[in-house]
Amino acid sequence: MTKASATRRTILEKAFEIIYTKGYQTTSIDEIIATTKVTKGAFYYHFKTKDEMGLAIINEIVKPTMQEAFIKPLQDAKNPIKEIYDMTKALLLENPFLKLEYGCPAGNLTQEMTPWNIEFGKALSELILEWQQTIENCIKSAKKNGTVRKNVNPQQVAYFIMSSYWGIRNFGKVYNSADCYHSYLKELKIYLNNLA
Amino acid sequence: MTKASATRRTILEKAFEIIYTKGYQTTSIDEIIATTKVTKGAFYYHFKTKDEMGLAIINEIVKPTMQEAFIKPLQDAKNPIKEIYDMTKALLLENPFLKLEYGCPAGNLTQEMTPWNIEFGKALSELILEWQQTIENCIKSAKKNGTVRKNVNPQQVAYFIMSSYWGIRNFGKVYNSADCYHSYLKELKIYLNNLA
DNA sequence: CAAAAAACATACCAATTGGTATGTTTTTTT
DNA sequence: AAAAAAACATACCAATTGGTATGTTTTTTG
Repeated sequence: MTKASATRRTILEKAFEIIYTKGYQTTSIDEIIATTKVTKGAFYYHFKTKDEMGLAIINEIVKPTMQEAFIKPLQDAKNPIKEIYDMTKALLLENPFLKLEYGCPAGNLTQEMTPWNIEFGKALSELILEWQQTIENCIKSAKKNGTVRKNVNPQQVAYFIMSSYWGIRNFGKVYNSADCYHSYLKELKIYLNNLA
Repeated sequence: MTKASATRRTILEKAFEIIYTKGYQTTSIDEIIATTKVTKGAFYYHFKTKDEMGLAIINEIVKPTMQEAFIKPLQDAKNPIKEIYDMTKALLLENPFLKLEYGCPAGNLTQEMTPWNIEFGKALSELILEWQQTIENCIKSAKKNGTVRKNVNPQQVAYFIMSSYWGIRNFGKVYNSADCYHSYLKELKIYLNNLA
């Protein structure tokens, strides 16, 4: 990695962290360059606008991280139902990247940006669609190998799992306690077992 | 209603609408007074700060509206399972107050404000707790009248229902289509029926 | 009706915002 | 090593932000 691309990378990573904790709107460029110790000139050399940086964060930070955490564990899953549960549990209780009080990065950005920024919305919906399709395929293969009933609708199940995950992260935020995660996981397990 | 309290009410209602569509941070006081045609003097006569107005919106607009839409339908429910489904369906597809592309007002505010504004977090968590307890009680009474199995855990179910609702509203936002609501509702029905 | 308080109006302000103009330094290419 | 391009640094700027100081008008009260 060249020095220049390291600078760029630093900006994206630090900016992501601030945005994850405070939101996109409330994170100013001045704050980003202060914490990264990169000057304004350098910042605007790498990114034409703040939104260009925001999109780069989605595509270069959030997307790969999500693919690692959400998608890879579900590909070629031998026991899809178990894998979905384990993944969710890992995301809620073990992933060091995600913090209880700050919710889901993709979920946060979706809620904040979607209504008024088309480009963000597009980048995020692509990312989410990928996750959705992974879960759907997971259920489909579970139907094939017999671990899930034939009359289960993969799309519906995917929506149900994903929404409940997004939602419970919001609860984690308000209550600022992992208790609700444990409750949620118990019920998720029951729900998933009922698919068999 | 006196003229003064009407002014106050107008500010709260219009401000709520803007905040619901754009978020709290991005809504400026200048924009609020422009759309309400209330002067800055009048605004700051009724509210000491922007945050005081924000809290008033939660307590005087969001809270009563939520109580009407989320809580009242579930109190003294004869068939709790059915009522929960009907309420959710009404919220997603029929409620004129809630718009597809803007998500759930309480959910939006929670996600935006909770990590950095304690007072907002407190006001919102009270509101959410009330909703949660209503659903829990609903399940409890369903257990009593035999429409729900004895081994069902009301708290877990409440979390599961509420999170999935919050989450699916986020999907409505990204995809900007009611399709996911229909899919979600079908799966919700299956889930609820499995509680019997 | 007069005084006092409540309600509203106008003009301003310091701080912060995203962004630019114009440099200097570092790296790469020839 | 010289020229050119890439990478970074500094100083600035107009617009917007939440908020205030100082009014005037309207309503209520004695």
